[in-house]
Amino acid sequence: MLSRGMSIRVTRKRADAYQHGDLRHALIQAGLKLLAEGGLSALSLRAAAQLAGVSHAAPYRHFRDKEALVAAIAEEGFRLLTRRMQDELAACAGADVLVRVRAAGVGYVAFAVEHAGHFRVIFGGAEYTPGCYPTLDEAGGEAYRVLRDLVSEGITSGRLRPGDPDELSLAAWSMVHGLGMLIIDRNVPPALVATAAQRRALAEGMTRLLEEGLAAKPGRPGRER
Amino acid sequence: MLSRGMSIRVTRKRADAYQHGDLRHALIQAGLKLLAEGGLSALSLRAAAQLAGVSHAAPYRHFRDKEALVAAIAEEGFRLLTRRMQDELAACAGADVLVRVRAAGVGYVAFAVEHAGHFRVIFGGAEYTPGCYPTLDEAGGEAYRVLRDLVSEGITSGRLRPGDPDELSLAAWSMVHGLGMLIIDRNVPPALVATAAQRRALAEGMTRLLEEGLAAKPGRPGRER
DNA sequence: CCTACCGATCGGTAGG
DNA sequence: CCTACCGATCGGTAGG
Repeated sequence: MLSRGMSIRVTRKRADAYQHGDLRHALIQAGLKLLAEGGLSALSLRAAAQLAGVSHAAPYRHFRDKEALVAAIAEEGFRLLTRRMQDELAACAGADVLVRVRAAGVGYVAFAVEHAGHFRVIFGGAEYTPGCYPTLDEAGGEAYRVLRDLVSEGITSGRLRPGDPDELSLAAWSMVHGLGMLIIDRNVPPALVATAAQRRALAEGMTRLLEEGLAAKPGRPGRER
Repeated sequence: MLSRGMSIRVTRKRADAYQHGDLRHALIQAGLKLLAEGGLSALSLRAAAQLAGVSHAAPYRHFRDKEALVAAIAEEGFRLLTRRMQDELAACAGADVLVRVRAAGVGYVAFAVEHAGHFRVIFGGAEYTPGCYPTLDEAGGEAYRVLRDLVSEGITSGRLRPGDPDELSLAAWSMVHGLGMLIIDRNVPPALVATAAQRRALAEGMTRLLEEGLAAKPGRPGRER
């Protein structure tokens, strides 16, 4: 194997090591793998370093401490969440705002499941040294505004009931957040949410239910739909 | 201080130690304190033992390992959750089933906030050695049935739209679960949910919204409520 | 980027 | 119920 060719440089460490320049991103990826598999308590700088194939002191070249790695993951997560919702919205651009609210909900749940590591870090109650990560706060606000702007538009255009946009947004947010959480924490029977299509249908059906109401419509007792 | 009286037995250890017989429950209480404050990763047998005022080997007299403590907390949590919802239901016995669904939702959110430690353990994705904690599974099923039976009754009586009870239940569950999670993970502005009355109003308003629908009623464009 | 080290904490066991 | 110990892991730093 090593006999052919001249000037052979044996690859250092194992094959999965990231010897290229982007250790920072490699550490984020490693952290995500730990998070998705074992939850927040499985994330450690040392384990991430090991996964990336470097010594446990190397991460400190890129992150001042563990909190900084967590913050970097969270910021990336917010941006991906925003993009995920916007991608769903782009696929139904121009449609009724109720349709678009559902699309955002579908994107939110898809993100939770497909980026469980990011999702747990973002919303898992991590506390950061205040004022230390301004771009993180900005990214979080941007993600919230995707939903919030949709709801505002719906209220203004008369397609959603009048009310405080933040209150209506919180209702919609709670529903998709709860569904996402229940799925990744395995509190929903796995068979119900095994495929992306199943999860899409579930998220869309539930947000539709929120829009139309759980109660039977008065006057048309229990027959419609 | 020690001079008066005869045969004085100095109290062992610190004042907060539980020297009475119920170390088992004391350890559960200690574990809950750790969980509520620092999340799942803050729970350790050793820290719980220290809080209870015993050596770190003592817990093994009552729990075969850490998982057993977690399972005990989870089971107690499910029973408290069931009772919490039933207490809310008892306060509106005989009322319309829509009112009772809201009451169960209020109870669920109240439990999440007031028993954050229990709540995190129950739904935090802890995995148990399969088949090892049958009473835990039973307690979980009982809690789920409170909501599920209500929804079934609502469908049967025609007050809720026709449909799969499990599907409608999941929608309601997701909403209150999401709200509870967002609150305890501090993703809702604290000022909005500082008091029990605020949280009650929020939970009730949101479940009402789910019942009545987020969409404006057709034919009565943007004016009612 | 490394090795080597620090003090702290963890789950769990031995042995009494 | 205790002390004493095990091996493992953690965040972080020194020094190169």
